[in-house]
Amino acid sequence: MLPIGNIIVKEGIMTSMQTDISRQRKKSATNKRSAIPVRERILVAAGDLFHRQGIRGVGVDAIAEAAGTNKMTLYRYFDSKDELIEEWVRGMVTHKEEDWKDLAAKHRGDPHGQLQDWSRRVSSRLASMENRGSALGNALAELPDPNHPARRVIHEHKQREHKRVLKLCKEAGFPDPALSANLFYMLLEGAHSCVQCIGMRQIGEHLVQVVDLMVENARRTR
Amino acid sequence: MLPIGNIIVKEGIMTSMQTDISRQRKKSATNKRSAIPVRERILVAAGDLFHRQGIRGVGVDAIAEAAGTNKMTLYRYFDSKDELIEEWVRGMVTHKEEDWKDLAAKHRGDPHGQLQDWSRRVSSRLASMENRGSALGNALAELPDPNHPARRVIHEHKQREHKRVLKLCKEAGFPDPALSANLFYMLLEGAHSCVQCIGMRQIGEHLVQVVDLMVENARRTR
DNA sequence: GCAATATGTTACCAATCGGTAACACCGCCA
DNA sequence: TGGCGGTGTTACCGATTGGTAACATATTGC
Repeated sequence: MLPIGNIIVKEGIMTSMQTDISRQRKKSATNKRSAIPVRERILVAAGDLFHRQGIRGVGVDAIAEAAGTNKMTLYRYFDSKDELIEEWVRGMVTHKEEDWKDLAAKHRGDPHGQLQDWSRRVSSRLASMENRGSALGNALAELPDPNHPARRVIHEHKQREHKRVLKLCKEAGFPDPALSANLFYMLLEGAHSCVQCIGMRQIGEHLVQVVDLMVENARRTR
Repeated sequence: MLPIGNIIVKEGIMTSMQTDISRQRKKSATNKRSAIPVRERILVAAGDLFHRQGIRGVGVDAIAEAAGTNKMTLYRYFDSKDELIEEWVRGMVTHKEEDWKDLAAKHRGDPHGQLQDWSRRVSSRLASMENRGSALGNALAELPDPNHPARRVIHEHKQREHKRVLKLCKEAGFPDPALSANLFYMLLEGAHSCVQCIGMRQIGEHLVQVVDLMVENARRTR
């Protein structure tokens, strides 16, 4: 769990710290700057709704209400719904890349350890997407327009991620690093997808087991 | 490529046999039953548009026009857009299951061969989803309502598919069939997802290679 | 050639959606 | 005290959507 700004990002999905912001403030203390500034409340609410109901399945009105504000204020912070989507996606991507940096810092000079820890982190994140799958993956499916800014953000992120895995596989001394990297990446993406129909526990555990097997094997035959 | 009824299903996506049905018939011969009956033309057009533009991104009017007919006729064959979606999904699922049966028939008593051939078929299908990923996966992302009939159809299909892979792994004598089955399934789903950001050639080839490696290994140590 | 059936056409409905304008309100700081 | 910036409220707009009704037209079977 990593804090980004004032937002708490938990397991790949931004979640509101209090379940119902809109209820807490009625007539009194109308605007006591409720700990979290409006803009971030909007982002949190949008992320929650986007993930649960689909990007196209939720209107800006619903987002504003869930954030405890109104549409007008939302449009004072975001030029359009598309920009809101983009910022939400950017937040998730940033968080994931921070996690990679953290991974590298904690296992400096130990690519095997990085890969193993990485599989464990992915596995533990699977719980939050048991019903709706990966938010980034769903976003790709929901934004077919190849020119949508959010799409580019996701695309570039995934390519950076793949590159990083490839680099790790090279450093780890895998005999065919390109093959291993693609295998790891298929496992990563596959786990996010499978969790919807097979369940998180099995998939998470087996993801970890497979990565462990591969890494142990690479360690021994080195 | 397997024919289902009068529809040609190619590489997981239904495609029209003629690129532009609507243009071919203007004033003369208004309705010569243009080889393909209306209902199926609608299904084909809908599938094409759903996949390219997203289910929620295309209206029934556009579907009718692409099918060379009109909205009224569409609603004479389908009670609602949701039912159209469901039938489209059901068609893809049926096709995939036919493919599994074909696989079993061609490699009777040879689970290793089935798994290998399966990876090759998946790999060759990847080309048709380089830009938009798996139609079934996207459908799940675009239909968050857990009670949507199409969602159930996909869910049940994936579970049957997973079961079949598990059975194959048992027959193939893998030491931990549950683990191997999940590995295969993650690879399958992952390949469909990765193809969007890494490209079809690499992913397809590596999918085949990995499955071959696993199967050869199981064959030897048996 | 007639009737039945299938398809096309037009017009329409209610609901929703993204986005904007105008104005009222509240709290803060000088 | 007064003004100013941030926020809430209401009402509205145009476009699009899923879905329906009524009627015209064409095709087919007899």
